[in-house]
Amino acid sequence: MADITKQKIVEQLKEAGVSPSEQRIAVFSFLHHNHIHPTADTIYQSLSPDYPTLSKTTVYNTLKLFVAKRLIQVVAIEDGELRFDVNTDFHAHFKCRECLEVIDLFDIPEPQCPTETQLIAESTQLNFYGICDQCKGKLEEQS
Amino acid sequence: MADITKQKIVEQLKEAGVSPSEQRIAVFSFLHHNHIHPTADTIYQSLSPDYPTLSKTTVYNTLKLFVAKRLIQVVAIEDGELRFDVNTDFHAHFKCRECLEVIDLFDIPEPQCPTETQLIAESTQLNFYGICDQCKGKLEEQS
DNA sequence: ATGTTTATTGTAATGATAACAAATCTTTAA
DNA sequence: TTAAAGATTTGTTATCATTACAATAAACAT
Repeated sequence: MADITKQKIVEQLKEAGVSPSEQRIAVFSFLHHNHIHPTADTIYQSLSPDYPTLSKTTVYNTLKLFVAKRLIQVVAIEDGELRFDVNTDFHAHFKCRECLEVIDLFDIPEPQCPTETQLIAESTQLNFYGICDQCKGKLEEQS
Repeated sequence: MADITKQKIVEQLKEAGVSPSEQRIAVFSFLHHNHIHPTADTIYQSLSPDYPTLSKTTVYNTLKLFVAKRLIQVVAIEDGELRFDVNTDFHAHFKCRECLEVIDLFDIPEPQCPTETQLIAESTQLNFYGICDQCKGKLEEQS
């Protein structure tokens, strides 16, 4: 997971019916190599140096396409910033209110929508909000 | 819960250390009587006829204050629209992708953040996305 | 009453995303 | 090979929710 070849990236895109343009490869690669749940802007800022002609609109279009093709997942953990995750399997997230980082939590079972409700859940998001150990330490130091 | 007197509203505000102005009473009342997880705009639009001088900024300020005083809860279920809930106890939400309504699910236990992670969760949001029974029926009719 | 704090208001600024149309690249078929 | 058609990218502009800010108004305390 940590390292994935460009070949694999291209393969995955093709399998999903997405023609592998330079830009799309770049965005998908970035997501594969940086499991930081980046926003569209973070992706754009990070790729810009290597792809000077890249446009922000392309990043938005590409991410929307990837989501539609189920190549990636939206993480709606905070209003006003859509984040993206290459791991489309269910897992929970924790957002630290100090460092603002989003941490993966893989060991929590997926909660199920009660069947009596007649609601058909297609996806599930479980988000925790709080403070991480590091930041808690720093805050206690200060006071 | 369905019906709450103005007196109770005023009491609750005072208890939380919020001086009960007309506008604050109106917003808190609206939330108490309309468990629809409204956005700031919905609240503003709904109250405007009765409070013609009400400003949108006041609605935003008031909601922010209520959240800070833990009188209400933010429901971050979709990017670009903050929703608000007078029920501050944990419960899950279901958003239908057709009618866009947000439905409460009270019977799901609150998932716990594993203690090994050293993360201290202060709040938890569990959101399901899918289609409700009514909308599913309508869609099937059409095809 | 008068000065001080608090709340409300309207306008303007911000920032993320989407719409749109023009430009470029790719593919297809003659 | 080349020209048309289709897909992709780009830059600009528009939109929409939210916030910042400064001025007004109301409530409170001396």
